[in-house]
Amino acid sequence: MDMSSHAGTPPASPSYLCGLNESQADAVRTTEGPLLVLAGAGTGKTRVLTTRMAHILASGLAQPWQVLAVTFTNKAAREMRERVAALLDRSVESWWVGTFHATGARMLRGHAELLGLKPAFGILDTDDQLRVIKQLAEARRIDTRKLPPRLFASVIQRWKDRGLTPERVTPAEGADAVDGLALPLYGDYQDRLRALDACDFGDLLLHALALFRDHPEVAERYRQQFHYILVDEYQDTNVAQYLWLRTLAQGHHNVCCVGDDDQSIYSWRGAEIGNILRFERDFPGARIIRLECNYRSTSHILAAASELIAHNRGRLGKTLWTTAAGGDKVAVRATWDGEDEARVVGSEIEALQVQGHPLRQMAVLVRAGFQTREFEERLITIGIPYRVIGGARFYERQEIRDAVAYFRIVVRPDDDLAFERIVNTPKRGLGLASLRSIHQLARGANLPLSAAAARLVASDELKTQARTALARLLADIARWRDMLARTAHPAVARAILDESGYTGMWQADRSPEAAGRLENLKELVVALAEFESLPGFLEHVSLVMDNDEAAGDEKVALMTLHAAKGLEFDTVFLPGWEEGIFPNQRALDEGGTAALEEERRLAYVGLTRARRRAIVSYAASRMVFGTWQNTLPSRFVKELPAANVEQSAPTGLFAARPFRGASDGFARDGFQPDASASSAEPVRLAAEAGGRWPQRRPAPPTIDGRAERTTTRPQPAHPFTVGQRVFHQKFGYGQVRTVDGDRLEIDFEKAGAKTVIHSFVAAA
DNA sequence: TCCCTCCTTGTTTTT
DNA sequence: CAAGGAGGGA
Repeated sequence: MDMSSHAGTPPASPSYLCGLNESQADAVRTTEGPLLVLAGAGTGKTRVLTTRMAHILASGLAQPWQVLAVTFTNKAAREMRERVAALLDRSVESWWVGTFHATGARMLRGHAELLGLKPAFGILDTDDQLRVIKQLAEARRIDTRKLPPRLFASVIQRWKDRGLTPERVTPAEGADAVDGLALPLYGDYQDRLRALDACDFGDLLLHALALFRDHPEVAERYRQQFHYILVDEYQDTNVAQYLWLRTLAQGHHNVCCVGDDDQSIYSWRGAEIGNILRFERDFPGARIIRLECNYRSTSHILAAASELIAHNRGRLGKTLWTTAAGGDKVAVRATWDGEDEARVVGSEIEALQVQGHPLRQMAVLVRAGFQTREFEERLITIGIPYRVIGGARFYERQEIRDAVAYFRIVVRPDDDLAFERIVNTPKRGLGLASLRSIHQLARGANLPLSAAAARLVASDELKTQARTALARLLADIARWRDMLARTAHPAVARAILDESGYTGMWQADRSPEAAGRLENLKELVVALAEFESLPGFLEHVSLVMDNDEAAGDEKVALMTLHAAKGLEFDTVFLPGWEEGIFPNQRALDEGGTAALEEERRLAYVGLTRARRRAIVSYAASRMVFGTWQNTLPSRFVKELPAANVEQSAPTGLFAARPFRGASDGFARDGFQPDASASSAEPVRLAAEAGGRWPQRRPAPPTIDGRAERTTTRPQPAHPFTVGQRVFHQKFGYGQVRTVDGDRLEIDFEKAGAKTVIHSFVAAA
């Protein structure tokens, strides 16, 4: 960089400040002392963060290793590195830019011995955690049917989120949690993790805190090292992360936190909105800079979102504004039921596509994962490509975990969890009985499972069949380990998967998912090749392997509102705005007002994802867990300002008029007959209406028109004929019943009769 | 040891 | 309704 300067006196306006607005530039330039940047949705938060970092480095205030920047996701960390690197035009090796967890792990690896760990300690994922907890719970004779491991896992996780080791949980709280069983189990769990030489995700921070507390000289060293600290998404930090940051920022207090209290949507996993609300008290002399100029959404969308979020009490408050006047109002659509809603959304997507809007600029954002299903089915039917974002992440899938467990046991012979996972996968006749013997010996002789297994093979403890199978597995593992020393690791990986019979297991599997799983295994081997060694790969896999569902190609995105945070689209569909679904009933029951406010923030996040169009919808009745329920429009619908909203409903369904400000019972407001009825009988009207919405609805015009159009479309060339056996990614195997242009009616073996577009099926 | 059937239980999710 | 877990029977 050509802007030379003395530390502390950067040039008045270096080039990278160009194009920043007043407050953005202020946030970049205010390098000394605690700073909270309250960045509303779409106000250029990432740009400020990256420019600020570039500024600190370019003006010589600090060297790269003296700046600590933490994020929550690998994606955010990667983006930060790339953007700063681009601004500075230099490489980013050895920078301290990473997630809280990755940074914690890095610190722990450097001082593992102080904590009784080895530097190469393992990192457990959620699945491993649950297995361990289940074993320990059973050892304590806890009925894991009535008290499932997940319950204990979440209690323990919450304690870790708050920076509490077992000794620091107060007896009163311990006695309260899960009949007093959780606290002793927490102790067992931590002991077991040590024995396994492993950490779970929470430990990466918890142990770092212990390290700072018990070894002040280490904390001091880091404090000396990091002259500047930057934190992204501060509203999502938990207590442990807060304590960690405070420790590191002690002394210079050059800590810059960027966040938005209105987008705090993770309290249920320990995020403490109080951290951001308390910032000024926690860091005396702190400055707060608000970024309020929104560069994303049109004025109607912004006004609607702002008005909605203004219903929350616990917030710092911001006034977002935009210069982009005009645009469409927020659309609110009443529909008959879930199917109708999916149809309405589908037609709207089609219409936009016809007008030339790219599919990749459209998203359907739902409250809960299962809600994507109806939209998927509709989009498949009308032949619109889509992508479901979120779901099971790549490395969380069963086949990937199994494969990784094989790699782990080959690399680390004493990895008990990995051994347990693969010992009878694929089935090789090693059941509970054999496993119990192995465990017994391992515990008695204090051996890792694989060593215990080896001893057992040399004895007559096991039945011949089990002994042969186990001997073979151990020999295989030894051979693969040997092979690793001489052969390229992707080849070894392939050999492991083939020779263990794991690939064969899926090849023999006739279920619809098997093909996808084999694909994933191939992908895994490809990913593997990008690392220099198998251990190198394993180091990364637990912490930094996200599934890049690259938003490149032409597909509509389907995801939860949570998954949508940080993203933006031209058009955003927000279906399912009904009481009970959104706001979610269970959240309300458990969390009261605080939970309602979080649900409202979620609605705010949803609306502010939209650049040009936001389409909210709700259904009058919906199938919930197998039964039909009449539903009421979400209170959030009513909280949208009438001036920025345009609503519509199909004829026959009462138009929603949730905007008249009467506060007693949005039910009446929501579903009042359009012009005829007075507001005299709210309760009865709602009840009556509830009973009156017919399950059979008028034939939707769009469908008929569409069906006619398709028959007149030129017959596309495709190879499918009646009676043919075909395979569908989602529905599995089936037989073609009728062919109508590009539409095939297929009897699926598992999914029943469906009409699908030919391009979604393959000959079986 | 494995497979099938019955029963329960249904948010949000990164690392 | 649908999936996943547990327990019983072969």
